[in-house]
Amino acid sequence: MNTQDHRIRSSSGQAVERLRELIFSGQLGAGSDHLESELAESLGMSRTPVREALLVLEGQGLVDVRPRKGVRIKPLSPVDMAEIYDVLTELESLAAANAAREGYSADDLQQLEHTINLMDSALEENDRGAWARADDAFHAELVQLGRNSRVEAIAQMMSDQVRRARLVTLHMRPVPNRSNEDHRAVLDAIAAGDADTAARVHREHRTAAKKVIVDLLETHHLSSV
Amino acid sequence: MNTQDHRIRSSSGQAVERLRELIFSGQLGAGSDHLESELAESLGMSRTPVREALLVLEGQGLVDVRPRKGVRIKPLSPVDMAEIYDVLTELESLAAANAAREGYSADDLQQLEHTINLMDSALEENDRGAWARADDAFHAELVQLGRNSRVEAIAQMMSDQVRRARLVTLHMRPVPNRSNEDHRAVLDAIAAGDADTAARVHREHRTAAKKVIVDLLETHHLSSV
DNA sequence: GCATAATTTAATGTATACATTAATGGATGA
DNA sequence: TCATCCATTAATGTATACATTAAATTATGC
Repeated sequence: MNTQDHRIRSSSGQAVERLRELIFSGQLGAGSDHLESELAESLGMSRTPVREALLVLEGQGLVDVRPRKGVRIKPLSPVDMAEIYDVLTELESLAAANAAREGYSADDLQQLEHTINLMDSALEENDRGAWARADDAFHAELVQLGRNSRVEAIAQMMSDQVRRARLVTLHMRPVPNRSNEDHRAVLDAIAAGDADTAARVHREHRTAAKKVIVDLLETHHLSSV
Repeated sequence: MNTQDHRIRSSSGQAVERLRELIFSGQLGAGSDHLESELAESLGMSRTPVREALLVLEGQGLVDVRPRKGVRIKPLSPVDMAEIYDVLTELESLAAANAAREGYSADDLQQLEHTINLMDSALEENDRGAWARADDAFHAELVQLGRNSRVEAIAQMMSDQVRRARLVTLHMRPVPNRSNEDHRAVLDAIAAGDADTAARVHREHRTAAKKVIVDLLETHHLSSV
């Protein structure tokens, strides 16, 4: 998001990247506590770059630094999830509306259409992992089309926070058949330059998704993931 | 936003607070570059806590850390300002809608009404500084009523980024007479539990404000503030 | 035996020395 | 004269030693 191009040179940057991987893969589980010195040792570097990385990750909402109690991988409650989905709903709908106003050509929107096709294939093959990755890509691409770098950054942060929770929920929820109709409707509205429809359809899409996830967490008594 | 209650104990926390003051007061001007060692000396501490503070401030969008070129106090272009206002418009309107749904009593809303009254007085006395502070307070209180901690945090960050620019624009723009009608209309809609109206009125309010500010910057050829 | 206070301990917070790196300026060559 | 390469330098990046602090544990008084 901020620093290097391809090869992360600084230890600090490496620490951010590797800690993110450990968090998203679940190796650093939600709610677990970790000492700076342990993390430093496991990453093969001194505490200094690890501390700097932890400050960055705290700013991204992924960890809580709690003096003398270790850094906690931030757990997400159903309330947190609802908050995050509400933010995503608003900002992505704004992005959809702005995208529609940009007057993109069919060619400009090819990538987004391709991503929707990927989701279709994933659904047919019942490959939920592939579907999730394509869904992430769809939302990221949509937001990019809105051309607001702050919206992009915030949406990315919120998506990151949700990603870990999906490790748990992905195989519990119903197959998201409905989703792709919504995605295509948003794409069509953008292509037609209809900002209101793009925003409205996307808003409904996200609102429905929020309900599915939050209900799922509450039904299964997952007070934090 | 994150750590201490009243007395900042750690140097790192002090550095964040004091650097923020220096930025918002204009003593560290937009676009200016500064060495870590200079900042450390002027704050009377070593580089370590200053570096940590700069990482936090970078996360808040207030500075850019550019290796070997010093940290730059992030300047805002008219495009940046438009982006920020768009984010604020969406999230505050969401907050207004959610506030309306909370079913607050007149008593709960007393603080917000008081703040609007403060703005009225400030306008009568033509005290733009007081008006600006009350306007900040209004928006902060509104967002709090929406009960979404992430919306609060993001709105705060965006407001912070705008605050420095207002040093320049505050005395250039027309007296914001219209503003308070809007504020009262939002308050009334919240009190009436009318979420759609609250969101719509607030959206129109912010959209108008965005236009005033962006036009002002462009008219005066302020490519960055 | 229980509560409170003092001591110990284990973690974070800070300073500093050192390593690394990219920009600068100068020398060397064509 | 100009371009390229090398050396210098000045900044950031990292490791480490040390200071500080809050929690845990033990000791002490009642």
